[in-house]
Amino acid sequence: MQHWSVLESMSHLKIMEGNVKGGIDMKYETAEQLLIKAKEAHNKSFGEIDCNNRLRKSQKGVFGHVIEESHFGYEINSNSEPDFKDLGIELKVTPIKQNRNGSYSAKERLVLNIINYMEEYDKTFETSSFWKKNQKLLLMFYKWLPKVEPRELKIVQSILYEYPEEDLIIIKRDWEKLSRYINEGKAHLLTEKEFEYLSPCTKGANKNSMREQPFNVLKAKQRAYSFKSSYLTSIIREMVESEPLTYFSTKQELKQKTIEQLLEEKFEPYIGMTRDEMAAKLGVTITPKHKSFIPSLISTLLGVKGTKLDSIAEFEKANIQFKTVRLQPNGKPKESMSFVNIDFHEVAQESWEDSFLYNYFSETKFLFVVFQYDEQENLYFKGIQLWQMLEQTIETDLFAYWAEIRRVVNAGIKLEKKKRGISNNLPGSKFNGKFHVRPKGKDSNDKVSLPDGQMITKQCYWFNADYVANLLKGEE
DNA sequence: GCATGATCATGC
DNA sequence: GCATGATCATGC
Repeated sequence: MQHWSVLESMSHLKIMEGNVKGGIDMKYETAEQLLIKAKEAHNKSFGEIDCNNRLRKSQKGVFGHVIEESHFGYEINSNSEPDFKDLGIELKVTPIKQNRNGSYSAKERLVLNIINYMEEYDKTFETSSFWKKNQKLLLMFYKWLPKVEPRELKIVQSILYEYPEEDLIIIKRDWEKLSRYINEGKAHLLTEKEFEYLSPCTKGANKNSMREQPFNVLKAKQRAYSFKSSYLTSIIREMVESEPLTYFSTKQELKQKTIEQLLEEKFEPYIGMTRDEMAAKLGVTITPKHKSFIPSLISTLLGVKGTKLDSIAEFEKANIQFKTVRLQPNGKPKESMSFVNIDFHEVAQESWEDSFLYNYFSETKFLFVVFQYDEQENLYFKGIQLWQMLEQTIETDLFAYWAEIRRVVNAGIKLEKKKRGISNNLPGSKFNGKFHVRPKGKDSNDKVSLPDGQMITKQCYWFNADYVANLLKGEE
């Protein structure tokens, strides 16, 4: 199946314009015509497109309506059929954002139709409302920019999307898991975390929007099918960068096992070996302090030697980042774990929902590759652990950490010259026992500016070593 | 001995 | 030149 049906050949465009530019009743006879029409919206802002003045107030979800009505001349429907019924194509208008390093990501998850527990329970994947409505998608991306009026935002790219076979295996398994929840009368216990690509996100006017479920008197939160933003990001990356992703698993393996199980199986044979034995067995050359040693170990072990970890499909699609952990004989890491450097201007302005911390830790799964030193300082491979921060930790400890950094930055960081270096009053390792702020740069002269004009040695988000030790034990 | 400030090395 | 994984080193 060809899943990228991006039409770059515009040779038909002239011929088609005559048919396509019509009144409200126009029809799009082929997917290609539809895509050509979609591309006419590129580089136009919503303000330019919106002829019914729907953007008066910036209510959510209105972007899709503007495109449907004003650009395609279709009436808005919210029934169970795809938007372009005859073609079986559902239209989705969704934001992308540019990251600090220049790459693009989905700004948010892609919300699809609401799950009616009362109707979905006796369906198969093929007869489900998800599949009926979202089998083929016309994705139109607009570029989100902070603090820019909705009417100024522009459509930048459109694609027709059909699921690659490998992804469909996982999407189907996610659907089946969801279906089991409903059939076992557990719809009220659904959470997003345990789903891989397709997950049931909450949707409603507020968190009190509840729905009946067929096999339990307890009402369940109203939820909609959604693609996790990491999955959507992988679609965007593949669209922008032409570099294809490499799968380490075969379709057969994906059918039988989750990515987590597959990873565990692949790493299992090496548990208990020293790092050098692992390297020898895999034919990876160790150069001491060679930064790329662990990544090349991982890619070799997964059978995709030479592939950058960013290009491994399963990692990209599930947004899995790896981290090496070196434990001391007592089970505690010697060092704290660092993440990205703090952009203080960003922190000072952003809301919690737009913050780097919130987004990064609610979307990222970590593959911890754990080594442990014995008393003789030999380094042994202990195993792997796939981990994601608990929602509760995000809402309490991580939020407090973010709020404190923000408070201190906005009040003006107190910098104090000490015997050794310059100290500050950003949250330290005793703040809440989990996270702290610490410098990370080339040296103490490697500085960035603060919103109040002061300069500070580059600072970084860190996990306390104790927190890492605890989460590896499953106690967060 | 831990907390915290500093810095090195590598890869892009 | 910069980001990032890794680690050092001082002083309380």
